[in-house]
Amino acid sequence: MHTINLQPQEIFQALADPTRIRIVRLLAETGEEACLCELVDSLLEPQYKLSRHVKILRQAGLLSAEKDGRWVYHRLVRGVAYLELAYEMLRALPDADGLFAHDLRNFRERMCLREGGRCRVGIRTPSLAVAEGE
Amino acid sequence: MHTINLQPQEIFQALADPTRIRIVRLLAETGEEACLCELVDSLLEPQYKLSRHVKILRQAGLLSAEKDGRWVYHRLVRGVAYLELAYEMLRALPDADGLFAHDLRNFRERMCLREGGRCRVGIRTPSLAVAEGE
DNA sequence: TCAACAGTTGCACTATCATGCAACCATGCA
DNA sequence: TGCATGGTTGCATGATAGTGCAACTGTTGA
Repeated sequence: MHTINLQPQEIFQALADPTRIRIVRLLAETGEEACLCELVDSLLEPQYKLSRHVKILRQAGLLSAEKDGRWVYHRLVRGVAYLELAYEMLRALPDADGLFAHDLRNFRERMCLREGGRCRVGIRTPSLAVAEGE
Repeated sequence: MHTINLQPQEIFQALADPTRIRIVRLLAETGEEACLCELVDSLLEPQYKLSRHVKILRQAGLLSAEKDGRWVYHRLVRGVAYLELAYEMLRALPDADGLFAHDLRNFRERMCLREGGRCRVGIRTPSLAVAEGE
């Protein structure tokens, strides 16, 4: 585990960004793991942006990553008491503007494209795919 | 309640600072309310610094303040599900360097100076009192 | 009425952070 | 071997945040 000498505020710093909250909340709510392109199609944010945010969450000890061919799967780090409470807290947050409900809908729909539990397609949102401008 | 239209990340932003974590953790662990000078003598940080941090926590909906003469008492906002989980999380955090244990010791000792449940003395730490340089 | 004191805040400075762009790395397949 | 593709990262930029200093407000008590 790379959670060697983590300061308390680093966990909160990691969650002090709307995009990162959306990522963790999605994984906490569904209990799933997700590759980057699945997150891109769920949150509708550019790949490089989510890649960076996922990295920050990993460095903060909230996520772990597993590479499988071209795809990298991200999942929550489980079994740490205060982290489990953080996930529980995220699930208890209000969703006033309905943004999270929207993310969740996109995510579940995107997960239907899996084959044998693995992601087999790339970014499906045209405007976010490479060399594309709507 | 001034928690009208608070975005999720604002709670985490409020806790994304070591000093603010120390404040909330102290109040969550003891269940007490505290005036600013009691916090100064517990955390050994300058008054203006804690004043600002307390303000940020108030604006984030984590603390409420009640003025009583020259003193202002700060306490946790209770009864909000996700906030209670945040307090629980803070209490579950490790205290590797023993800083929080130190804060807690100072705080309990300082609370002994209360008379009738009210703070009746100012800042007792010489180096942090006004017009003083150790 | 005035001084002492708990607490707040404007200003300046520095450091950190989120983002877009573009180049890059790494893997699988033809 | 070359290309398409999932994912990462260096750089420049604009925005935000934490801090110290010093001036300030508001309340109490002599």
